[in-house]
Amino acid sequence: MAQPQPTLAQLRALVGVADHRHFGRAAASLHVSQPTLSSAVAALERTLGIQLVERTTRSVLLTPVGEEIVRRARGVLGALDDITQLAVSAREPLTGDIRLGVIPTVAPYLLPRLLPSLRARRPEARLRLREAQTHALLEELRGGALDLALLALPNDEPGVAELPLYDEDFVLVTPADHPMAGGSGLPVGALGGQELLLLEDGHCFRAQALDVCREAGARERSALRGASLSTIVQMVAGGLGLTLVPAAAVGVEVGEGRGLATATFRDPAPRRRIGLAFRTTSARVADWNLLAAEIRATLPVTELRVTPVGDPPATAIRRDLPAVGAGGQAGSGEPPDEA
Amino acid sequence: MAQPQPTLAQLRALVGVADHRHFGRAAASLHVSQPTLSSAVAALERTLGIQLVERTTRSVLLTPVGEEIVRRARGVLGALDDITQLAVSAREPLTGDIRLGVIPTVAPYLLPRLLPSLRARRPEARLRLREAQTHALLEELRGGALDLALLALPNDEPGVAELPLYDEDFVLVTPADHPMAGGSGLPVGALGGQELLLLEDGHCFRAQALDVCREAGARERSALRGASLSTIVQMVAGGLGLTLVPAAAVGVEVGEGRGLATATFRDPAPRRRIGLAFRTTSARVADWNLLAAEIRATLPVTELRVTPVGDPPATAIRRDLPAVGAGGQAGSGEPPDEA
DNA sequence: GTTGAGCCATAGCTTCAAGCTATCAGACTA
DNA sequence: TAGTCTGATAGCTTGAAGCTATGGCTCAAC
Repeated sequence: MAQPQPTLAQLRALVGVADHRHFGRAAASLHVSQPTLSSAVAALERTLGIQLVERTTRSVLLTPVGEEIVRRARGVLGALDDITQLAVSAREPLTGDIRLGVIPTVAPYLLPRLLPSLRARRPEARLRLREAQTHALLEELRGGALDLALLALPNDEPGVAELPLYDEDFVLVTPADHPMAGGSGLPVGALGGQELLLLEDGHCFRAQALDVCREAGARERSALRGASLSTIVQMVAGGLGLTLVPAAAVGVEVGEGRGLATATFRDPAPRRRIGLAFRTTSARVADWNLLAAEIRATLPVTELRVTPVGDPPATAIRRDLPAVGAGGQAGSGEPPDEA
Repeated sequence: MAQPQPTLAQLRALVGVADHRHFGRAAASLHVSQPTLSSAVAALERTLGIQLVERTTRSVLLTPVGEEIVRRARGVLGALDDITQLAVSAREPLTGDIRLGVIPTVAPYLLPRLLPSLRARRPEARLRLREAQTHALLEELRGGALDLALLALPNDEPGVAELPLYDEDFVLVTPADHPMAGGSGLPVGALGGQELLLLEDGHCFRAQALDVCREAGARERSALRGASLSTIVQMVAGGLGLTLVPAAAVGVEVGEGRGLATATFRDPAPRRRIGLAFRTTSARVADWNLLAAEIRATLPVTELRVTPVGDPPATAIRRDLPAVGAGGQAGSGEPPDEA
């Protein structure tokens, strides 16, 4: 007995064939000769004792079991890459490409501070930025197109871990001559009966602001939905209504001499938590913790109502299953077939 | 450049060292010489560029990164085992050891039919049985001590997939001379004001029966909690009260001449669904589907109120992530990359 | 302080698995 | 029917990974 186990080279060969459906091209992409690849696949089939690939000279197909094994083989090879990646990031912390997605109600207020600071303190880190709404970011995160997402927590996305960065209060923006202008310690109920200008559908901050409206008994002025906070704030300046913005946006959006004023709420003020999200399987948790620290260090602390939070040790983020495989193959309605 | 990737042998070596904290014994357990193992670990550290193991002649410790890499290496090797297992079960369906856990309110009524039938029709399958309550079974399932659990659905356990087998109505058991004896089409509300005998804490059927009590306005006779359905039914025979049992238990527990009678409820009667649970990563989904078919085939169909259900194709059980690596890169369909 | 035991690392040899080139055999096309 | 494309096979070559032998270190016992 003592069946030999599949080799990594064999798994790579199989995955290559699955990707290209062509032995010659698969061999080229793996930088081996075609006979080598051919015999690797054959050897894998021999050690597993089952046929994985149906070959004719005209086409290459995978058997159903073959498909399933390809899926698992991808998992194995990916996990191996992760090990290498983990070592790299342990060796050279916070270096290399970091594909970071940021939601639109955070990006314009955080990035102008973060980017120069990071370039100065961590020149080896190269941020690849992408701005999109939460659902798109989480999608890309899970699919592997992003390494990290900077968004509002919590999201309760399976397979995604979160690292809190800061809380920011919601601040009321009014025209300068509004009765509430400059107020502080407002009860949320003071919004009762007001009409608020909100963001378009899809922005998570819209949903958060709507929650406040519901609690306060305010309504949305739904004929005027803004594509960005900037737009909305300009509408406020134009006297079209009031709005809420997250505290970190105040410095940029509500400057002097624009005919705008703010008002803050009584504690506990409505607020949201902003943080980083990443795959639980990510090999770079240590990096993400470092980056989180960098981000916290660049927060506009002069801005009241922005409160750094967290810094739970990286080890707190743990998955409990090795995962990988799973899944049935196909076509198993087969009745009890007797021998 | 072109860093070599870790080898499977290197990963096995590292895991062995982590397990034994001793190079010599680890080498023995892997059936290689100590120098071989030593150089394998050294080679792994060289390719990863980081120290994984702290050796003195007196003790062997893992560095923190080493611990994490061991964890991932275990995942890789486990996934590889799963691939082999998948092949075995594709080659020889439903053979080998099957570690099956069963809840106490199902085991005595299903197993006496299942075991002989399975021995006759699938002599190659060896069931290793364990009887325990749901929470213990799920625990062992996730930990890998069980392959399968037969219990009430749904459980909503992350990482655990479920395969429905049958629904069974709850049946009222009364003394033979009780006014409700022999009744059928009872509304659940007919239990209003009655006192029911129930199982001890921890049995899922206790919770299910309590739900019925709540709906019907009945109470539990909490001074008398039974350790098993048999005990409770005997208490009913002794005139101590009424109880509910799942339909599959009726044939065994409520025979002729024991001074007992049953009454059934009006449709939709209170019922529960029984099914199989297994890790989503299980390599033997095809086997579990076959076994499910075997179980359905041995159901007491003569018993009214037991209804086979399901047989959703195994392909219905799918996770949407490759997991493990999930990694950004990992065999993403790179187009034929030429030099 | 010396010596022996236990442990991991190193050196050097050996071997076989995995790679390569060259070629074959089948299938479709022109 | 000849040509072209495909994957499989044959036979050679090589280096990675295994082994034995040995070295060097640390600790404990006397």
